Amino acid sequence: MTTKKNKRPTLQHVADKVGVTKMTVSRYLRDPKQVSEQLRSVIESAVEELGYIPNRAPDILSNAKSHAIGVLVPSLTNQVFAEVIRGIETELEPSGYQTMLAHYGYSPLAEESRIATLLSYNVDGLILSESVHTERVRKMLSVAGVPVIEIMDSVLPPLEQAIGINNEAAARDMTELMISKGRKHIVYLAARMDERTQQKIRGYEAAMLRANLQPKSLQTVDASSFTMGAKLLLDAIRENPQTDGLFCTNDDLAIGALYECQRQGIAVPEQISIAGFHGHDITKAMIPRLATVVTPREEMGRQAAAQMMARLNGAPIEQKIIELPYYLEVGQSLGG
Amino acid sequence: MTTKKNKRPTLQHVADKVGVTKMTVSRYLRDPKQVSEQLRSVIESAVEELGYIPNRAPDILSNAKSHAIGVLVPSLTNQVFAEVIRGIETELEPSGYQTMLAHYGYSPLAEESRIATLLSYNVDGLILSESVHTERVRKMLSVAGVPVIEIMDSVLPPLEQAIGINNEAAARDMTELMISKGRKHIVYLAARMDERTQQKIRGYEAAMLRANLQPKSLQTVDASSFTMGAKLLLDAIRENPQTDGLFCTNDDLAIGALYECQRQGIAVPEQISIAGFHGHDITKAMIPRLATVVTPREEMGRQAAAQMMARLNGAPIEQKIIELPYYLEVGQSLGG
DNA sequence: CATACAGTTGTTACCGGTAACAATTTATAT
DNA sequence: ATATAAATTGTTACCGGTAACAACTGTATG
Repeated sequence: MTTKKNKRPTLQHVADKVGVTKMTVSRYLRDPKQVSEQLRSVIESAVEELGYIPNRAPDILSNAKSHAIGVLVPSLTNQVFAEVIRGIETELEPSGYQTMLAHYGYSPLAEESRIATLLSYNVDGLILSESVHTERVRKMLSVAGVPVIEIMDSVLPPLEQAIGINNEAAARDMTELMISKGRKHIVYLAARMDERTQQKIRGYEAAMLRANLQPKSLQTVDASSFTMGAKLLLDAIRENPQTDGLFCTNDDLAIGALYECQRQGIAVPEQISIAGFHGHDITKAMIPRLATVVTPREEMGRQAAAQMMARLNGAPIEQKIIELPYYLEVGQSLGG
Repeated sequence: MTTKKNKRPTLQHVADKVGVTKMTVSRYLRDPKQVSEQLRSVIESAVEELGYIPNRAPDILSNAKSHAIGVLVPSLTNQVFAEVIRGIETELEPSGYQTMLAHYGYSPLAEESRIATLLSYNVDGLILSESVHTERVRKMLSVAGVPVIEIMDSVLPPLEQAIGINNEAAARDMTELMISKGRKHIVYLAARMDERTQQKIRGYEAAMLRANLQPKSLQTVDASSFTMGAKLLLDAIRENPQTDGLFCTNDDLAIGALYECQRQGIAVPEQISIAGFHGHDITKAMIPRLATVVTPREEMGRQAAAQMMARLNGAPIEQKIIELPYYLEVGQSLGG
């Protein structure tokens, strides 16, 4: 019975079938108790038979509530953000909120355009992974008037509210740990230079300088990967054969570097100690276990979503910055 | 100048400021040439000053075009789907289409509910990662009348169109390769039992039986992880100390198993050979390099998106099933 | 100079829900 | 029985874009 131009059924179709107005059907769908008992089953079966699918557009149009939260991450293939997103969705789902996901490849202009798109779909709130934004973004967000929560960083002043960690302190702590184990020529390996990487480098440099050691960082514009870690390691020992420690801006680089050491016959941790950042599962499984700064990625997502829910329910911002704890996983790649 | 109840500006606000009707502003925004030259700059500056953000809801409401594609994946933390999504977005972005992402944790009922949600937002098309669906899902999709493309599998009959690989053949090929290298007690390690895993197991069993070998698979209901790979390996050798090969349903399990072998002093590949599935970057970096079935994950996403675009532009389905090639990466973990 | 025509702007109606209010029926109290 | 309240259903209007059409300008053409 599928004629070709059968567009999807509306409340009106259901109502016609039952012989009531669409308002009655609408009431039944949002709260069956508002409709007389004998109507309930009739409406139910009409809905069933027609395969009625609700349509949010009219409601969004009339009261600008979409029950969707826009989530912006720089990259989806970066495991860090996959876990953040899982945290967000875990928390959002019971409230019936949908996430609209977009990514911007670490480009501020792409972020701008994604935010515009998400706002044009009337998201009720935005969770951003960046702490630095273009002027247009600031303007758009202020005009849009939806709650905005920034994640990943707990240091820079937030637009409204931030949930993150202190990247600089974390990097400083790990560097100090490496230094305390006797390393003197620690090189920092970085890939893409986003704000958080720069914060980490500052922490690393502070620790090195305080110990009267010479900081040195190697970086590339490309995305981080295992291969890139291998390449950066080779660069590091070529430029400075004395290198006895590598602090990598994330676990991927660290793992790539570690494997390359093994391939080159460089003993880890005896000759070179290695540390990563974030504490992904694999760091615990590999041999030697990788030292890493463990960050609360999923928790960050959950708390961001929880704060978002609170604010959508009218709660005021209680804490502009929520700083989450990190910890150092010593692993086996740092040596004695 | 921000009074509290200033809702975000509409076309009408811009029009009032300029002294024209909103229709004129609407025309300017979609094609400036439709408006007289002297008005253009005036409208532009009014748009700029008010920070006008377009609103898709009314348009979606009146002609059901959202320029959004719903994408459903079982898991976001699974690297496989992260790459598929990247492929989809890469292809969709230039066309100005937005992706709405949702995941369902491998549960058919959750898939059902996510599809309903995405349809209620009026997505113009759906890309699904599953080939088996509930009856309600079939009904909803037929009623909704939007293009549906299924990915990951190229064997089961698609709802409309599928783009995937032949999992069974891929698993059979790899098993045969392992057998050809002299292994006789190959165990299949599986985690969550989805349709694709079952296809792979069938391929593995077919190859084993054809070689007069006894197939044996170990599985768990939990999600796959490095840790789970380690656990399953221990189970395998406990249940059958003769085990001389492991074919794992994905790279994570394989890597976890491989590390655990090293930890247990089991030589890979001499004592036990190991193969994974999908061919993630790390398989090329690790030592020994992991043998794996390399699947075209990003390409699958790209082609799915390209087919979606074609169909939204009115093209007919030219090929119901597009089967993409896989290949075997021998690595170093299979031995001679 | 009338007619045609392109260029520009305005008017009207519509999409499909739901809030707000009105109308009607049914139940309860006095 | 009558008034009053509660339960149920109906009516109207609105959200903010844009398609379709109308209206009006100025210019070109025979």
